Amino acid sequence: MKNAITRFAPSPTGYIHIGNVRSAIYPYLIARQTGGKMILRIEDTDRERYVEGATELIEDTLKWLGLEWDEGPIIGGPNGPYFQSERLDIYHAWVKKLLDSGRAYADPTPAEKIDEYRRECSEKKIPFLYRNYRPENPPEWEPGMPIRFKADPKEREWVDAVMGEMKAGPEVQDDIILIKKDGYPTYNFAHIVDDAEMGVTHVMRGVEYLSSTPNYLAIYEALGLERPVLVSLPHILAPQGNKKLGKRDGAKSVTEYRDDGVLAEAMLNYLACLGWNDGTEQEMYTKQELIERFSLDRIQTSGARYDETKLLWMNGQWIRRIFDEQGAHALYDRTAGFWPEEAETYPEEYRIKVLSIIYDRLKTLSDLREMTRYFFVDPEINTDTIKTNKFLKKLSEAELEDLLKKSISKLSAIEDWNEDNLQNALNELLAESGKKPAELFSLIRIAVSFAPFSPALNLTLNVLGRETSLARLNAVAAAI
RNA sequence: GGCUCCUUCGUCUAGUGGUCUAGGACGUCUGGUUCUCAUCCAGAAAAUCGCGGGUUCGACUCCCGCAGGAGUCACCA
Repeated sequence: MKNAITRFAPSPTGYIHIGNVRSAIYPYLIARQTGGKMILRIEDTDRERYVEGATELIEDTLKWLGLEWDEGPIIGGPNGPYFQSERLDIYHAWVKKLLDSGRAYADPTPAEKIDEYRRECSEKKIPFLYRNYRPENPPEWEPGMPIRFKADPKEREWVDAVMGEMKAGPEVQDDIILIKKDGYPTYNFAHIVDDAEMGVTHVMRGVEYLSSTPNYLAIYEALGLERPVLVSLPHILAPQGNKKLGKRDGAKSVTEYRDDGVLAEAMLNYLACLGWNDGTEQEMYTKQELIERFSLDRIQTSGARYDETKLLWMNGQWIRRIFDEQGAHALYDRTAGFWPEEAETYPEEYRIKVLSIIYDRLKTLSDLREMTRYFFVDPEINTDTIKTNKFLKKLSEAELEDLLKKSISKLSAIEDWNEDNLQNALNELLAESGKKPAELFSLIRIAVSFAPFSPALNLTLNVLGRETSLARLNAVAAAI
């Protein structure tokens, strides 16, 4: 496969969600893998469903995931315009060919009449095919009249890159509408014209188009066009039930996950591998690896259920991977907007230190908000937390106070406040007090954070700093 | 209803006639890593391969039925 030209052709009716973003990812991977091009085309022929701002939402999603397109809105290209609503002349020129060759006709039949035919068929329990009601002497086309394709029903075969060899009989081929009465083309016609004009070699879309394919095949033939590679993408299923994941099932927009602290790397990785694998046991893929390894013939033929838990696991893996491979700064650069409010007044350097000891506990970046608060603001002292702690409840108040005082004096004697010295001091305290780690460490940890958990004690104290650590311990000692 | 597609652990999947007493990952459970939470490590439970027939020395893998699920039958995409 060389220089594949693929496209992502959404209609601007809202945001891109988990259930439909694969039809952007896979075309992108194929285009990059083959050194071809990916086109973004906005299919806005349905003026009633058009949503203002949806195009921007779509572009934002693609950019976030790192799916750069080579031609499309904003950047333009040699095959524009890339909004179908601006290509009406093109569709009319193409439909004229069909009209002239007798493969299409203007249909004057009023809508009520068509409904009647349809009802008739359903009463007789026979399938409704418009071609059986084809008007005998169609008039010249004039505005306000739809144009229909004149079907050429017969056995048709084709190969779907995912589904394999397919065939369909004449019973599914009909006189479909090419141009609506408002002069706009239907999807069925517009996508064929555009794909041909734009040189698209791979048509990748959801399986819901599989049953319309015989009609598309007939149009390709009538127009003398070469068939592109047809690729049906199985649905992503909702977490519950067996339905395809859609907005009605609460499918979140892809970018909503960005706001929730999911990394683009994790999102892309998870989505690409939902219903696809390269046959090895690898689970973690960079975008580059996906480009290299992706192949159409390993796309699953059945639908895959969306599992947010695994996405979150993968996100945690990616957070650690970025920190470990690219360093604290690289991860820190992704954390803007995820810190607790109180963190704003602290220097970047301090936040990076906090991040460095907490990052391996993050599932999403937004966990930062609750997990790091005590590094930026003194926690509220609640002695009950100490007295009811499972390791500390057997100690008397006097013992607790004594232990705190010893800790304070030991820690304040540290000359150079660093991880190692802190650990040494902590170990000495353990030996001198004869307490178990569970008791001593829990007490100090709670006194200093009042959080349900924290990183290793010496690291926490080190980042908090001498002054803050001792001040908090003193405050708690006084409160007991 | 017609037509089409799909069917391996709870979930994502490996598997293209014998190496499968079915492998990996998420999730779950257990243990370990000086307290906690997480990471990490070790381990466990978890699929009679939708069901029923064939073909074959041998089938998750090939064939035929059936069932279940999904999609589609718009002047929506």
